[in-house]
Amino acid sequence: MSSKGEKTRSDIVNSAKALFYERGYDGTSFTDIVSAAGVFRGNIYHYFKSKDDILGAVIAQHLDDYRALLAGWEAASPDPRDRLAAFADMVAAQAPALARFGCPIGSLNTELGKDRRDLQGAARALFDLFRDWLAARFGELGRDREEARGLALHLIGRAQGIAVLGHVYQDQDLLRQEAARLRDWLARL
Amino acid sequence: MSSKGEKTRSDIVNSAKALFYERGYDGTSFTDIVSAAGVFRGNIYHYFKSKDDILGAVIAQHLDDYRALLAGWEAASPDPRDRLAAFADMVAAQAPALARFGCPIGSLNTELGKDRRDLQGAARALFDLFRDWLAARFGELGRDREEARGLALHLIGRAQGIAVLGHVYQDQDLLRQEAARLRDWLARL
DNA sequence: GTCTATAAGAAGATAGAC
DNA sequence: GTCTATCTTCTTATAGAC
Repeated sequence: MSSKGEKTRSDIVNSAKALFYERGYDGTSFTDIVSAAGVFRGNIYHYFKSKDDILGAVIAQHLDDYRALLAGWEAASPDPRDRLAAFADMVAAQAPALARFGCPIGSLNTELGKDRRDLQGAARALFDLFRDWLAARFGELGRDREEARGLALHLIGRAQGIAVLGHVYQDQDLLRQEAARLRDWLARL
Repeated sequence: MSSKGEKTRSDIVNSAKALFYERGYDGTSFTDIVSAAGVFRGNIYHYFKSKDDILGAVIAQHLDDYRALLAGWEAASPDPRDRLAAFADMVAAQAPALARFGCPIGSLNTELGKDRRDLQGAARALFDLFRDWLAARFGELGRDREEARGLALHLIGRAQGIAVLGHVYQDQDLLRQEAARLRDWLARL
């Protein structure tokens, strides 16, 4: 595939990624995507065979992005406590976007889980990514496999709840207060 | 308004309430609603002026339902700890529906918060209802006004996070485990 | 690989007979 | 208040010239 084709394709994916987050999957039309990406209507079908296919590419892009984020946290400190704290700090750092649009991963799964369970199966991989990474950190803290997994899921759930709350009330301060509570809980473990 | 008209209207509202929960607001069509309610297509416009108008009635019905639920919890025990425990127990009791469709209140707010912020303002009243009721219970436990409100929001956030987690993984056991953790947290307060 | 035109269907909403 | 027929708009998707 040519370099220009690659760029057009990634323009489409990145525009769709932002729009799916801001307006939801069903709330985003092809017109929205082509306008944002600066490509022509029917042209999308040269790169993707359907809207669902675009979502698959968007999820893959999210996975790449979050893998890079996690790698950055690992590079920043070898201490598992620092790495877990980075997760809680992300909630506070993302407060503006969370208040406006909710969690990119959680809100996508919530939408797809309603009536597109086939697609939600793919989106769930984003939860799996964080669950496995967090479980590995709890393992480094001496927890056994099952307990580490339980703590990882609990931590993800806490973050999801904070994101829902902050989105419903569109309140960045609330997000930061709850993120601080989460840091405290992690510090006491 | 006649008795028959009242029944037709409430049939539409209750069908829409169930469908909006199971398929989402945008994912539910007029065809879905009239089929479930057993009324005729254009007939809906005799009772509601738009789809958004139906949602308003659905939210009002939810408010009525949850006010009755809270009144039942108050009638069951005068102890604020029992009443708070009833909230955590609801999460476990609703595990099957939560695993399939998520939280009726949370998923509705998450969907509307994306691109229908006007409607989300109305749906937020459902969060307010629980927040104020829970804050009153924490007040009964001796917490001052601001702290009681913060604890109430925290508790709602915890429940929302559990619901998202259980919905994403469609796992009733996970919902019950996390509900037990929530009960423990309440008992230690 | 780029761009225009349009098909095919589903959506919300309306008109009007009964 | 019930029921049928239809309008308009928007959606995803396709055909085909360049």
